[in-house]
Amino acid sequence: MSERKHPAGSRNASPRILGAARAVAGREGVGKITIEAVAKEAGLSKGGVLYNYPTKKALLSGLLDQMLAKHRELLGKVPERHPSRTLHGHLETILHSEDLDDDLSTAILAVAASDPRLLDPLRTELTGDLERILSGTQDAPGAMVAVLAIQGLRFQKLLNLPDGGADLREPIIERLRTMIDGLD
Amino acid sequence: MSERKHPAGSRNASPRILGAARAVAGREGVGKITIEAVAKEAGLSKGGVLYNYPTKKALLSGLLDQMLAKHRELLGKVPERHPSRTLHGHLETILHSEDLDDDLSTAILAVAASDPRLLDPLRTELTGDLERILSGTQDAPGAMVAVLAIQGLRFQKLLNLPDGGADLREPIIERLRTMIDGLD
DNA sequence: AAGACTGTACCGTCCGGTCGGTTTAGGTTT
DNA sequence: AAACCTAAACCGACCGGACGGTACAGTCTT
Repeated sequence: MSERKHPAGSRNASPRILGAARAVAGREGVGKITIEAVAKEAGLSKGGVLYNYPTKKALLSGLLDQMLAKHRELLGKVPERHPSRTLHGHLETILHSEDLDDDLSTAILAVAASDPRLLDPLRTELTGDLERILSGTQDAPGAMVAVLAIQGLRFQKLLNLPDGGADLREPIIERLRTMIDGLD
Repeated sequence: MSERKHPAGSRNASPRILGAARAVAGREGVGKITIEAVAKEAGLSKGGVLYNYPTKKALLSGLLDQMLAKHRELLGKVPERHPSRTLHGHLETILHSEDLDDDLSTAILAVAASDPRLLDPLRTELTGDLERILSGTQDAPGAMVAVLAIQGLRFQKLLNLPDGGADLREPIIERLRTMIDGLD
């Protein structure tokens, strides 16, 4: 019901639209994600955006979907037999998005602000990840602390909260890595 | 520019207004924080709300202020000479709000969604806390990981993200406590 | 009387969503 | 290959409702 072929005049603007939404959110805040603003940013008309995403909620869900897809993609890149593979993936997801300025976590805020229910896909995804993480370790609390720290890292970045200085960034990540490695 | 005296005919509805705002946010999502909705929830008229908070931004800032005040109050309760006192305070702040269902951190989301700049007070507060925390420990990365985990805990609760099951809650907190105690 | 509201009416703006077009690109017919 | 058809993709004017804020006359409390 989604994968749509585009046999005729088609440039499939969806990705451009999502990118535009992220750009707007990053520049002016999540509250400024407006269909018109997104349209303008994407070089489209309002109708064009609404054609791809019939409602604003659909647009926001699309944003979240994109984020989750990216998340899964990065998870897939973690070496197969790595112990606590999922945990490592979570960490790398954030580090990776540190280089690119595509703040995908923006979607979380945007979605949560409009309708908390839209976060359900994120919740189920996370639930699955947690199960995988916890079933792969003896030290459940330790794993959870790592998960929480990673989550904290994400929101710290998202809200531009202080991070203790640039010279601490690397040591923190290094510490997290060793914490995770020491889990098994 | 805020602290207002109420020397005469005064019931000072401000706290009730803030509580109402949190209630609305908790029930319907941060996006539904409307002056009218808050007024209705507080058993006030729209004019009454605007009398206490002349603009919506003022209302949101008030929410954040309340949160920070509560935060400071709880920090003050931590035993004086406790090593890594601030860190413990942060943790207790969350645990304490676990009993009460007044999700003060809602303010963060609400504020962030409307105008990221309004988060500045939170940022400066956190910066101060971080300085205190880091200056009181030899193991800066370890302390930061603890801070991050606490932050993660806050957002997990705030967004109703999965937590690995109820039987893990206590062990996680216990682990965090020992982590913090083992720092200095 | 003055402060702390209530209640209602109202304004202007913003924004989500609708809707009737218009353009673009491929296929079909002749 | 020119003419024609079809449908996807998109445009943009418009509507209606929500919402922030104003104004202001009245009410209750201290």
